[in-house]
Amino acid sequence: MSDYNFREIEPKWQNYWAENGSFKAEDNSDKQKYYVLDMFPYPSGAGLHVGHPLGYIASDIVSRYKRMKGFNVLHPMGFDAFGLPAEQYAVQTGQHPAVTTEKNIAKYKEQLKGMGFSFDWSREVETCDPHYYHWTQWIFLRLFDSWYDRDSNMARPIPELIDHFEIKGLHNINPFVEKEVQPFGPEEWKAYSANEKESLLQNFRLAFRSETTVNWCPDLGTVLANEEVKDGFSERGGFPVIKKKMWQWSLRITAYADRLLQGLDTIDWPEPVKEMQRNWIGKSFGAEIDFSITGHSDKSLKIFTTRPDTIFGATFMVMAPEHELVRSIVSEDHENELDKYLNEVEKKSERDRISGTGKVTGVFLGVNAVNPFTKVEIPIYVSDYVLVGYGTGAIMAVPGHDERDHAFARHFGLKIRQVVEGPDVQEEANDAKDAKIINSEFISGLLPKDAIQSICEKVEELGIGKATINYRLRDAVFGRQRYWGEPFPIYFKEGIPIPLEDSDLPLILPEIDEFKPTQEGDPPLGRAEDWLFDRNYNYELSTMPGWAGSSWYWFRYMDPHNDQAFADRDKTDYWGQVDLYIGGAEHSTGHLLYCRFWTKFLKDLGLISVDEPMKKLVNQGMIQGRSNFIFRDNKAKKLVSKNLTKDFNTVKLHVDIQYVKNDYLDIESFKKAYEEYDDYEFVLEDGKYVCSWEVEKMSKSKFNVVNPDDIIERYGADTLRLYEMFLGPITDAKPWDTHGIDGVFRFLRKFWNLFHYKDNFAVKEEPASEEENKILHKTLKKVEEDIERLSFNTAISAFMICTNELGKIDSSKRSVLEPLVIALSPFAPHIASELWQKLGHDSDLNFEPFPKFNSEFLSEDNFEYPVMVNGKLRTKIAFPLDAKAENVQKAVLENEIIKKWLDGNSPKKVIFVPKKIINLVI
RNA sequence: GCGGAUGUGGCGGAAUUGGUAGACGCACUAGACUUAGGAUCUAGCGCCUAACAGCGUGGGGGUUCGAGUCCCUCCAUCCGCACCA
Repeated sequence: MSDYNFREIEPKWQNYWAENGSFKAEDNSDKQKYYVLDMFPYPSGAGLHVGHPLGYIASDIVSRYKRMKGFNVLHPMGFDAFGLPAEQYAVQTGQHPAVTTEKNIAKYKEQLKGMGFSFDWSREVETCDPHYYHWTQWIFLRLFDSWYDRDSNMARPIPELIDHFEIKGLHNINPFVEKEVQPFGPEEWKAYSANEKESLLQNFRLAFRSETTVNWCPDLGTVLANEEVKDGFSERGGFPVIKKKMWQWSLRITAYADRLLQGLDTIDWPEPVKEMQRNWIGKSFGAEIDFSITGHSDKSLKIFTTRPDTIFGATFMVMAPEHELVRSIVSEDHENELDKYLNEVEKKSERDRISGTGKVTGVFLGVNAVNPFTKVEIPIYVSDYVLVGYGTGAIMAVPGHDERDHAFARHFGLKIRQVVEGPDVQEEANDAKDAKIINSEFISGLLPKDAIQSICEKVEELGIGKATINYRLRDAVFGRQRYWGEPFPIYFKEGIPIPLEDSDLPLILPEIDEFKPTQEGDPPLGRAEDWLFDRNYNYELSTMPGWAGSSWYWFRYMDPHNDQAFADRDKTDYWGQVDLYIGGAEHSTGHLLYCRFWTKFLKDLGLISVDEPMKKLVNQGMIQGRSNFIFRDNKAKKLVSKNLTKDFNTVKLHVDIQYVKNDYLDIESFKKAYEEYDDYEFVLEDGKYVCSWEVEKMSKSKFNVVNPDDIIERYGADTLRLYEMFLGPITDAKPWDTHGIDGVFRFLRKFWNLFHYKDNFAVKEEPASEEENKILHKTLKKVEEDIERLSFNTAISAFMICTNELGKIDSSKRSVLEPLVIALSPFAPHIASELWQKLGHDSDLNFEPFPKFNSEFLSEDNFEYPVMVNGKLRTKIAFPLDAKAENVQKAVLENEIIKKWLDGNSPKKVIFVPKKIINLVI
């Protein structure tokens, strides 16, 4: 029997594809385009593990399939190469991040090539390449040079805004701002200094500097975006994060909040991802209302509430500690107490704040506000349960109908007033939204929905507020105090940030001696000598975050070598949206939100024509590790097999999975590897040592990491590809379990053997039989349908069934095997190409049309109907497909077996579902 | 606490529109072949049963001739958010 020698076949075809540029996509083609994209990886030092390729295999199957279906397929790959780990490694070892990154990329590419992916490597991008980040910087400059026009609902160039200011000032125009800017006239504008003009413009620019409270991570020495902080610790490294006020670059993503929300309805993304983005954006409807402050006629306290209908129950006010009005309204005799409290709050780390959730803290300011509806004076407090970043940073507290306000009121002994029908609220708050309003003058008796509208109208009439929409989404902090990232194309002249000219791009990341902050605490770029514009002006010292380069990279693949533009408009128009995007769900509120934001922005500037970057998104599930354990006796030198441990007193220890096969320990190689167990006794069951197992995260410390290279070495890339797909639906998380990989390998060998007899290639030329055609076309139909719905595991099952059936009847006809080879090639391209060649073809299998199934071979003249009595299967009877119901009924009733089950009864009802079932109801 | 998802044999999973539950693979059992191998082939393999019958898709209830699939309710697991007014 001829061997299926994957070790020879696989490199042969990988080289062939590389030499022939088989997978180069054309930019101008009459064919319909199809764009299949993987989330490009961050090249870490550890190399790929078996979890990485899962999505890549799926996208590769689709790419190869679509090519065979006649599409012009763009299937690129690149590297998200700026980022923290390379820099942390540099801090430890002094190795330049560029060097380690390059090394890691080389390793990744080698591994990826070994899996036979059909990437168009001529389009590779690396975000740390100046030819690439040139355009990241260029897009940043466009953001810097844009404002958001609420009237046309799109971004526009800043010069337009300045022109308007020159003529009309800040009137008759509706730019997006976070905090209201005092209107001014054209004369005032002209009178402003350059510095004043610029700080005013910072309110409108989509990339801007502001002094805000940020997540500061002392151990990483940088600020982090909200998305990079998990439970008060940094996502990378797990270091504590504190709040700190700093001057920072941010992107005004909040301007796009509503469009980001609306756009979700137009894309085919997994519902959980959409839901996460909806929650992250957090749109809520409510009202802003001004409360006058006793003794401060010049000031009022603006609050946001989603329950203006409960305003008659507002018995006190609470401001966030960071609220700008706090210090100016506090009464003299409460200043000390306030200082003490603010100090305490400031010292709290993010972690403390979270763990303190539920604890009531706060302080009275010594002043009152006036409830505009009850006219009652109510005290103003400061407490950190009110967040400065949400709404207006101040609330009206309605303790009767909000849990947190209730807890606060109880703690400070404040009045609780019931204004919604329901149980008494003195003991517990009632936040029901479906009961009538009470004790509230003109809105009493209304339901909240109507009461809210009524209050909003009244408030507007009184000129003390309006109905508003509020978002949870915050602007994205865009600066990082790091070295290994894109430099900002910005320098400072008398404190004013000045953008570089486009012709001065790219601004190349300078060399520095050490990858640490300077003595003065400046970011590492402060070490760069002559890091000055025009030898005079300091460049910005922070760099862009990791997600800058990944927020637009799929456009670059469309035109990767362009040095005149980030991508040619004709090309971005041709390729349009990404048709299928595959990657992990962990990017739901980070990358996947930012890339939608940048796309909408680029569309506004007329640089591209699509409003959403990715039409369809699929999240591949994580591959978890499967750890094995051995049991060591506490006293004697014994290792005990799993099911015998109850007779011993043992400890459970991780054992490296490379010494375990199908949960049996390979004692010999284990002893060789662990000398300390050399003189141990092995307590066996049935002559074998059985290990226990658990599903855990794949990690070195758990000795459960599976390296794809090892699998390829042992079984070949085609088996690895098939097996990862066979493991289950791509969207499910699942443990890597080497059990079963033999089954897939066996299938490939059986498939190979269909073409061989003894040592020779032996395919018969005679025409296929009816039976063979049935098997073939059934398989083709199933495979095509399964690929279309991305159900690869079931498609592979279909191939296995087909191979078994053909094997059983000893079939090896060309007319059957040829279409099967073509259909298999997206899954197992190496073996398919080899067999294709052996069949005598010198054409490129990759562009062979995908075989069409012929339904003639699938139609049956007779269908064997399951016949049920009262829903229980009793027998099967075959009928012609076009049999008439009454004939069927007659025949069924005369059937001996059915007669027996009917037991003399005549059925009340006979249900006859063509091609499905016959059911008799007694 | 809020939001979302998922629960099917010893295991991974299949059942695409309400129509024979458990395809395919692993593991296991028996047999065949044999230069003993972690190879190949054949058969079996949800539970209970000698067999017929009966039971069975996390639990309980409902709609239906018929429910893994639809509805209600409870439970468990996973993920995300978490003082968002």
